[in-house]
Amino acid sequence: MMATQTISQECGDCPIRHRAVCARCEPDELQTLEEIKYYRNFQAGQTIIWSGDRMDFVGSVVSGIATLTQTMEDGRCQMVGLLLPSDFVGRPGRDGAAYDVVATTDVVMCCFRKRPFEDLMTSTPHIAHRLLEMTLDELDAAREWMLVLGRKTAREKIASLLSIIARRDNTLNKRNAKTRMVIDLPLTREAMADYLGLTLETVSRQISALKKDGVIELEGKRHVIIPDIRRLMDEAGDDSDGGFLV
Amino acid sequence: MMATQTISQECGDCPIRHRAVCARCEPDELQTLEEIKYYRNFQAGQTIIWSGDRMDFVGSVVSGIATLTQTMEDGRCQMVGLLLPSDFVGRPGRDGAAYDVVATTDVVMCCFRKRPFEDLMTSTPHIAHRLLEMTLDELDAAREWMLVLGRKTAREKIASLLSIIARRDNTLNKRNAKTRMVIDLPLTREAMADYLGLTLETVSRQISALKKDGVIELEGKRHVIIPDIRRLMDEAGDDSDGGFLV
DNA sequence: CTTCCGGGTTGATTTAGGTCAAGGCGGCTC
DNA sequence: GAGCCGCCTTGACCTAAATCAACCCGGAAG
Repeated sequence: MMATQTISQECGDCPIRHRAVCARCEPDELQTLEEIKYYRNFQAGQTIIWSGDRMDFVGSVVSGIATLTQTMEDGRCQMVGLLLPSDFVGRPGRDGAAYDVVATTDVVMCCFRKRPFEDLMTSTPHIAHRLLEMTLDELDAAREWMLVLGRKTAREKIASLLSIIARRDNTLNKRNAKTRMVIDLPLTREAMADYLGLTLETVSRQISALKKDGVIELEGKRHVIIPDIRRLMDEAGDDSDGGFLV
Repeated sequence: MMATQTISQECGDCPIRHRAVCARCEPDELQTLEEIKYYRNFQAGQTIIWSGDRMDFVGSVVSGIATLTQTMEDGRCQMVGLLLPSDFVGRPGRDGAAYDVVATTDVVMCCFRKRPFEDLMTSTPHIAHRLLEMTLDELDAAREWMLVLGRKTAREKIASLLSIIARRDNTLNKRNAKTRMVIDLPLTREAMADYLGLTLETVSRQISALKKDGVIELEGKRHVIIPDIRRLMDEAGDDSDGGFLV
């Protein structure tokens, strides 16, 4: 098994290899991954994958933010996932995409050609294993979100979204848990509304309300200061600390 | 590799072995599964697993219906999954349960002790593979449900739920697709409400409305006749046929 | 047979959030 | 600087669903 040191050298800045799949790869497996790997860039607003399209790659987000959305014929739209750097995209064993994937900011993706990746997966148990783990995480996240969508008030929904982004930010940057936090909202009000099952007006109103009540502070439209994370999580109605302050 | 014939003999009536995991098991793997396997019975209303509890088994539903639910401190409750016969329960690699699992009817589960099952999983790639596939299916279902919860009206929600149950019934019994169908509602109005993010009164009202409009017919409270599945799916607002009438 | 009780229905009223509409603000081009 | 455009905010009003409340129905217990 390779040491972390070597992996860093071999893998460059590709998060799928660092974090998601290759922490335990042998050199020849790394070699295979290297051969089937390529990068793709997308501009903000660009659709990366259309729902129903044939997908010939899997991969992970290197930088930027993308969303998974489902849209009804009449235009109603629900975001079903938020892709941040290191998140995996793709459905090994499936041919078609199930959702639209849209770049919210400029996005760099690290892609692997699908067939060879699937072959590698069958021959390398720990990759399948890791993928199962990641899928279970996504399933948990989706189910947590079902509670938000089905049972929370608009105010709680906003607080939940901010909590989740703050949490992701926190673990991503490996900062120590703090009570005061600053986050950069990567979403327009409309995108937030599509995530939360609200209208953009309601999102705007509730953000104003949280600000008035001192739960958050705003600097411009997108820069959110959270004076006390626990206060925010309280507003979100979560019973747990969401892994924040252990 | 064993022929299907042999598997049938070996596996008895345990769906995890038939459908979920063992379609490609070697005899010695079947032997291992047999050794770590046991059955458990639950009565209607009984909680099978409490959220947060340590889980020492994985398994699948043999008969009956169970629900996955999340509950907030103030009692608000959201169902995040519906377990029908052949559905898998458990999170390989995770120790704690993430949700309450409650038996809605009497339930028989086929369980496998968790550690040995996980060991078998690492040594048997196709089991991990199959599990990944099942988890991806669940993820798709969860995300489909997010659209229902976030963006559909009460009437559409009811129609969606009936469609899904009808669809499951259909594939489970391997019937040919028909337009006329009869389903046995396995849920109380309250459980339906918890699934749909509604109140039980609204569920009741919308069911009455669908009946008045001839989309469904009722025999007693729980027996639902669907004269025309496509009409129902139309009410659900789904663009696809949901794999019904291919 | 009567009572009770859990599930279900239906009506009256309230309310959270949607809808419609009028600006505000910051950045961009011309 | 003027005008424009995308994004955001705020207000007035409306409506779908929640809430509160009464009642129905069928099956089990006494």
